[in-house]
Order: sequence, then C-alpha cells, then structure tokens
Amino acid sequence: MSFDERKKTRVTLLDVARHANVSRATASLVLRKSPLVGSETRSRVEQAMRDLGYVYNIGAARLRVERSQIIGAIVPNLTNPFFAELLSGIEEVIGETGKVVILANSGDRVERQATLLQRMREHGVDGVILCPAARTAPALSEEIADWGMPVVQVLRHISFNIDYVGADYAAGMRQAVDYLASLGHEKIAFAAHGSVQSAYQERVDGFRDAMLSKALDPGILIHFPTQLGEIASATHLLFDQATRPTAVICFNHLVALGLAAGLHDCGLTIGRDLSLIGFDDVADEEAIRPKLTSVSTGPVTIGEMAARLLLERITNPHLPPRRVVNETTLNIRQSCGRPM
Amino acid sequence: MSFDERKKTRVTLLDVARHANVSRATASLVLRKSPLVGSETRSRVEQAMRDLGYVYNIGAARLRVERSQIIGAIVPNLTNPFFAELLSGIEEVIGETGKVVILANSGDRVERQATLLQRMREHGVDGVILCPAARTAPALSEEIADWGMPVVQVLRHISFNIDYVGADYAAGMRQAVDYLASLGHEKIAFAAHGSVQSAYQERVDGFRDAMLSKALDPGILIHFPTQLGEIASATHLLFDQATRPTAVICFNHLVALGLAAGLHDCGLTIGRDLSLIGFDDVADEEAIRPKLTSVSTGPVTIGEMAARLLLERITNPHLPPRRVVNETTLNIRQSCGRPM
DNA sequence: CTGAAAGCGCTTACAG
DNA sequence: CTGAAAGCGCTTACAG
Repeated sequence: MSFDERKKTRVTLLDVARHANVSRATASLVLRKSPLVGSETRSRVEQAMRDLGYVYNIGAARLRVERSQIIGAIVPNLTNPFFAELLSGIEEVIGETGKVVILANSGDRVERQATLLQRMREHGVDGVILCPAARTAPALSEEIADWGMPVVQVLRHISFNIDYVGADYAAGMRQAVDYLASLGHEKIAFAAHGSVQSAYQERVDGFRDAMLSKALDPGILIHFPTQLGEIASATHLLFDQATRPTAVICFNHLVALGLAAGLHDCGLTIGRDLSLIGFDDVADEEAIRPKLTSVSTGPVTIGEMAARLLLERITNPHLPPRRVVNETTLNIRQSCGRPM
Repeated sequence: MSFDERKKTRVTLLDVARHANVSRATASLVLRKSPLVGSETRSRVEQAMRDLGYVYNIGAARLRVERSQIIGAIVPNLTNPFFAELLSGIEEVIGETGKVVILANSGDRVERQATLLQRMREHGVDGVILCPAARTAPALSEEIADWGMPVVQVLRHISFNIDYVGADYAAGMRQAVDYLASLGHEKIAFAAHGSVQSAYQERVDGFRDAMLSKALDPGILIHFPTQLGEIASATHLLFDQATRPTAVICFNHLVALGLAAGLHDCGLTIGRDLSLIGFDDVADEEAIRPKLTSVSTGPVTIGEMAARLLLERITNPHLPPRRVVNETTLNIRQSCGRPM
C-alpha cells in the first residue's frame, strides 16, 4: 500500500465498530476498558482492532475529554549531565503512567522560556515541570495561576504559590563546611558558577551561614567561568585572593571537574596541597582520580519526585502548594586531607 | 477567577471572532497569517485574542489538518552524556521550527521501544528520530513503512530503507590505529562495552580492519562491564591477556573514563606506561588529566542533522532513503606516547 | 474579504 | 449491553 493510499484509508473507531458489528459507543467503551461491555463483545472488538490495524487517536479524544496525556519539562541546559539525570527521573515516572513528556531547553533565557510555556499551552499539556530560568519574574507564578496550569518547580523556585521539589542546598553546604572544619581547615573558598537564581543563592547563603557558625571567614567567594573548558585555566583565581585557601567547596560538579583538572595542571596534588569538595555528585565524581568527596543532591530522585508531585497536582488541583526538599548526603572519598 | 470557573470559560476561536466582529473563518485566517485578510481586520482580531487571552488549540487543529507539530525522539539511555548531547542537537533544530519533541527512553529494550513507538503513533507524531535498541528486528522497518511514519535512524541502523544519520566509526578506528601505529605501537587492545548493535559492530570491524591493514594482530578485544563504576575495577582485564597491550582504544567515553581511573588505581601513568584513546569525545575528555586523545563523533551535530533530515522527509515522503555519515576527527591531546 | 456549513475522530449522556 | 445524536475547537472549500 502506498503512502497516499494509506492516508485516505485511515481506520477510525467507526470502522472498527462496523467490522465487529457493534456501535461506535461500544467500541469506545472497549477502548477505555469499561466493565460495561461483555467479554465476548470485547474480544470481538479487540480482534477487529487488530485486523484493521487501528491506532487510537489521542488528539481526537482530547477534544472531548480534558486530558492530553502530555507533560512538559523545561530545563535551562540539556548538555549538563545533572539535568540529563533529572530528566531521566522525570521520564521514568511519567512514562510509567502511559503519558508522554515534551522536552524543551530554555537555555536559561526568560524570553525563550515564555515561548516554550506558550507552545506547551497550545499543545494542551496536562502540566509542566519547570526549572525556571535565571531572572524569571516572580509574577510568572500569577500568570501560571491564571492559566490554571498545573506546574511544579524543580531545583529552583520563584514563588511559594507553586509546588517545588529541590534539595536542601544549605544543609549540603553545612555538611561540607563541617567536614572540612573537622579536618582542621579554616581558609575555605567557595567556587561559584553559573547564573544567579534561587539554588545559587541558597548555596552561597548556605556556605556563608555554615562558615559563620564555625566562626570562620566566609569571604573567599570566587565566580568561575560558565564553560567547562575555561574553568581549569581559571584555577589561578583561587590563589589570587588576599588569603590563600586550604580547601575549596565547588558550586557543582562542573566546577569540581574543572578545578580538579586545573589543580593538576598547576602541579598541585588534590587532598594534599588543597582539599576539594564537589557538589551534586553526578556519576563522574567516582571516575575522577582522586575520587572526589562530594555533596550528593540526587538529581534522578528529584526528577522522580517532581513527576509524582505533578501527577498528584493534576488529579487534585486544589491542594495547597507543597515543598519537597530532598536531603543531601556527603560522600566522603579521597579529595580532602588536613591543611598543610 | 477560580480553577473551575476558568474551565467552562475557555475562550475559543468563535469567541475571538465575535469579539472582533468577524466570522470564525476570518479569525482562523488571521491565526495562520493568511494574506487574504486586511491589515485593519487583522489587528482587530489580534487585539481580541489578547483581550480574551486566547490560546490556540493545536490538538483541535490537528484533527482537520494532517500535522501534529510533534516529533518523537527515542534513545536507549538518557543518562549517558553522549545521548544528552544528541538530544540537545535534536531539540535545538526541531524547536526552531516551532515544533515540539516528545522524549522517550527505551532502556535499550526492544519491547519497551515497541510500546513507545505505539504511544507516539497514538499521539500522531509527524515523525520520529530513533536510535534503535540492540537486537531490534530488521522487520521493524517494514512495520514503519506500513504505518507510513517518517523515521530517521541515528547512530545505529537496522535497515537501508530508512534514513540514517551516524558517524564513520570505521574511519575513526582507522585514525586511532594509524596514530598509535605511527607512535610505534603494535600491541593495541580494543576495550569494548555495551550492547551489540550496528555501531558496536562497525567499531569492532573497523578496529579489526585497521589493524589488519597495518599487519597488526587485532585479537586483543576485551568487553568491559556496562556500569561506569565497574569499569575501573575491571582494568586488570587488560593485563590478563596472552600478549600485554601497550595501547588501548576505547569503545566510548565511558570506557575511557573508567579505564583512565582504573589505570591510575593500578599506579600506571597514562601516556607513559600505557597509551589510551577515547571515542566520542564528550565534554569530559578535556577535563580529565592527562587530557584524553580521542576520536570525536560530534553527537550534537549528528542530532542536528538527524532533525533536519526528518523535517525534509516529512515534507517530502517520497524521497529515496538517505544515509548521512559524519566524518570523525582525531583530537590529539596527552594520553598517548611511544610504547615502553 | 466574509459567512454558513461540513467534517476531522473521539466521548458522553440519554433512551432503549 | 447498544444506537443515535450532540459536541469538543479547529480548517476548508464554497458561495457571495
């Protein structure tokens, strides 16, 4: 059968019904597994579907029923393995329910994010999981409420009126600082990175608070370039400070990777000349030598939780907004030692 | 306005038309930017859309018109950064056209892949980019043809009847072998990994052919565990062979990462005690020390090309099947030296 | 440039 | 358990 012939012979539910000698209504009931239809009839209809090669048309069904079976996911960066793991968690639990996820990359840009949200509304998504771009106006939450669109924020948040799933970044910083302090470190730097948003702020504030509570100076805060390739060659920034740090806590795994390389290039031995703690604990941390001690935030789990929360929100839109803050754990490996 | 009130007040094209004092047909023409409608009328309608907060319903439009504006993408593994980069290329070019991509993870399992394809058909996707799961029956290509569904295969192929975009893995192997041979290596191992599919076969065959054409023994072929964490601890396999290799070519960047770590654990220095060449050249290669010499396959570019090919296929279904095979390049960095 | 009408493929009361 | 009918929100000839 040629492509064109096929077009006009698309088989519909009515065709199936006729083939099975039932009404279209009955065929529809079979499709949706209603108990109203007898087993003999049911199997006759199912056989007809197979015979004719029937394909359910979700789009047509959606027109009648308020459910598209499509979920949107918007992340600021697809290339970052951290977000890839997040997505994998999301796709896993959404996929299990038979729904489908539309993926989009905002590039951390607000205008593009607006376009994507609009596009998703046009596709009638049942809800979206959004990692808001940096500098997203908090007013977006009111728009979202006006639209009546179920949304959960992941990793970053712009409003308390919308569900949120993230990690306890501040606690993670405390674990890192406490551990380094227990080894005797007092001059601890924070190696920041990327755009300023809630997760950034919580990490920076968490670092400062943790340092202050140990009566240490939280003043060594350095911002590293965005591109992984440039981080290594910016390592010297660590040593251009008024006080030279004996340990560094990294904003995320990209910075950790970059600095691990950069320190090697400087001829320094990690864990001896300088202690290094990573953040996020993506798969790589195990593969670097020395193995990186790192604060784990569990991106896959966060993705799964966000997906579950969204599904609940969809079935029950009137729930009060919830916040799920995942615990962090410090995985102690080989990149920290006592200060020299 | 509450959630429930909103539901019943959904604004339709007819509402817009009435508000703007035109017919529904005219409003529809404005929507699709037809030149048939006068500029004064057009702006009146556009104003009405804004006033009423109209949202275009793609699903409804699709019912009339054969185009869902949805593209499917099926990959065997989301967590692998290589596929994340591929996806980012796909999303980029599909997104530019205003279309949307449905993402799904087959887990490299044939049955799950079948479910996903079915689900995508039900959603009426305009086409799908498929990286076929290992052991996919070639007969799938006939099913796809029967469905009349535009498909392009990426990275792996199961049939010559379907468009394909990949990389010239064999040429990449030749570049790697030639380079090592030029340094004087004769005992070169191939560190394989993962499931057997076309890309696997092409790499293995490419390695063997390249070795034979240099009159070298292609017999040192070792299969490493799937999980990144286990590769490092399996490094000893390299030295359990009848002839001890002086260089290793890795199947992909995961193996390269794992072996780089494992060799370090064995107290060996890469580039001196053993030369190592990576494959795929994901961002990490630059961040490892020593920097890994690696064959680049350009996953982002492949994703972009696959997306473009699919768009062409959709607009012109009768084109003969095409094969786009991307060139590979050898990025020489620091992980290879002369044999000891 | 505009209006009235048919139809895309489904679901959902409603009456039997 | 089944049939006839209305309707979801759009597009597309067709006639003006």
